[in-house]
Amino acid sequence: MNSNGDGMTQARETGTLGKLMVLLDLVTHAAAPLRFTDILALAGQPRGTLHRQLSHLVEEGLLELDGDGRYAPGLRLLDFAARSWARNEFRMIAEPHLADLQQATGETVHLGVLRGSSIIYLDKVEGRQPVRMYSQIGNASPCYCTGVGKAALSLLPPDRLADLLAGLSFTRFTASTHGSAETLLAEIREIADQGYAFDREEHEAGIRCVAAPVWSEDRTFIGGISITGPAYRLSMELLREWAVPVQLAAGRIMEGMRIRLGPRR
Amino acid sequence: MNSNGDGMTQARETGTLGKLMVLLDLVTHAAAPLRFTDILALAGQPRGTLHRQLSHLVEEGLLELDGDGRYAPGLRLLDFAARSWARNEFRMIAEPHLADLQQATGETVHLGVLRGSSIIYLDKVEGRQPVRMYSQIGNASPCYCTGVGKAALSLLPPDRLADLLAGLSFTRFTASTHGSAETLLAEIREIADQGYAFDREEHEAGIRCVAAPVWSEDRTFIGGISITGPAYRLSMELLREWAVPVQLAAGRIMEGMRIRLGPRR
DNA sequence: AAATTAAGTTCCACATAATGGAACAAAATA
DNA sequence: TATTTTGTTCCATTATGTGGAACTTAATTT
Repeated sequence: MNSNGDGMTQARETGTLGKLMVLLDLVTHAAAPLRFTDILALAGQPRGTLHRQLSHLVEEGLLELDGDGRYAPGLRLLDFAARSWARNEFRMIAEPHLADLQQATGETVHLGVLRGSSIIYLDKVEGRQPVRMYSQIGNASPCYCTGVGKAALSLLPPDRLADLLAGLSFTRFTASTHGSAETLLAEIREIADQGYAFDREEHEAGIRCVAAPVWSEDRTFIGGISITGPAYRLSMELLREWAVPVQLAAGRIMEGMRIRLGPRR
Repeated sequence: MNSNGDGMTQARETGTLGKLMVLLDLVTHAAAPLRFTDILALAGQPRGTLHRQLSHLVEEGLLELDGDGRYAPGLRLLDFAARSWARNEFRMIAEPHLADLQQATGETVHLGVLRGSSIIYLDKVEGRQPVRMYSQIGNASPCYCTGVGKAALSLLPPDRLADLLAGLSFTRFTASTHGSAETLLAEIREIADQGYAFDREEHEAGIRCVAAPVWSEDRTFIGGISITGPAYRLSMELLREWAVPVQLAAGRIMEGMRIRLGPRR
């Protein structure tokens, strides 16, 4: 039973691939490399079956087995991801606009898209410091407590939104995290009206952001961009001012998509 | 444990997973998103079979199908990779030492490991500029024309080295790229003696590096660290001087592994 | 607009690959 | 040494993937 709270796995768990992906998820979500027996307990598969499944994953480089018999995520995943990221058109088009926004505000800018009920961050532009790469990029965060997430939700048609909300389990990360679908839905309606969203320290205490929705024409990407920073530097008043440049940048990204990809037939 | 003598566990291309991985490789390696028919030609599978295979990959989020029927790498790969990277012990231990080396030299520092006959870069520390993330990290480069690659090869026992060299095809990226196993082998012997390797513009014209080998005790990670930069700034003389700090940093990383992970049983 | 071709999807008898219980082997622990 | 725990192999059974063909839809040509 897949009990991960992020709900991003709407994939079927039957079929050879499905079962293997559950295992891969299990191992990559673990805090530390797992022993065979640990996985056995978590996966609830017969010993023989599990052993073969893991062997296959190791053979393909999706998992790695160290000298102590501990299974860790395989580095082949990095290679796949690097290409997935480098060639992503949405990200490429957004890139210069993210940089502009970073320059204009001096704060960190994110680009994220909705996948299942998670936001996956596609890019991050920070100011000064030698950034720890991969940090944030690729990370999946809940949609109900991030600026980008709520901006994305405001783009969904009512029925899809309802379906998604029904499947959420609300983990309270801070005192201001939404605790129910009702309050969240109310805020999403508001966001749909005004065209921008805030994160009022809902995911991480002391961190705020303003976000605007972004989408591709074929709706393959539904997500948003945001300016994020520490609460002591980003008053709610300042964030309200920044709603304008964020929305403008979002608009420019979407225009870039139209030009680049041509009109829909 | 995997008891095959050849050491280098190359992925088999049979079995459900194996076939799917071939497809995933195909799509992620393509310069642009592929249509069904393009993949059909490349994969040489029957139409029905291919269609179902692709559907499964899409269902699992490993591929994505846009509105135009083009298949692109799925963003779920990013999520997997982000965790794979963030939790990698080798990388975590090496991190501060890479930063020190970057500080000391002012040039870019890389950490890479050998997987098959490729070097996969696990980390990169640059100076100033807002680094384009993922750039380099996760990328797979040939072992025979990179400093880290040749340093890694110098760690292999003769038989494994011979096997690996036998399987290589030498693409000449620049005028100084090794063109045969013979000259490469000679240099690797030299590297094994002196404990450091150079890249004399062998992968990219105008780019040089010094590298030193690094390995984990259980040999799960065989790789190296390097200082890389433009040839006009990094004379061969300067690189020879830097061989010392690179080797020292490599030593500290390996010491860190011993302390962190404890002595081997 | 109709005809023609190509592209993409579904179906189902068949073959292959995964399953899982049990036996076996190897470490760890008593 | 005996005993338990952990990891690996085996093989009859069965679930799953296979692939040719029929079918549907979209694009191109006449």
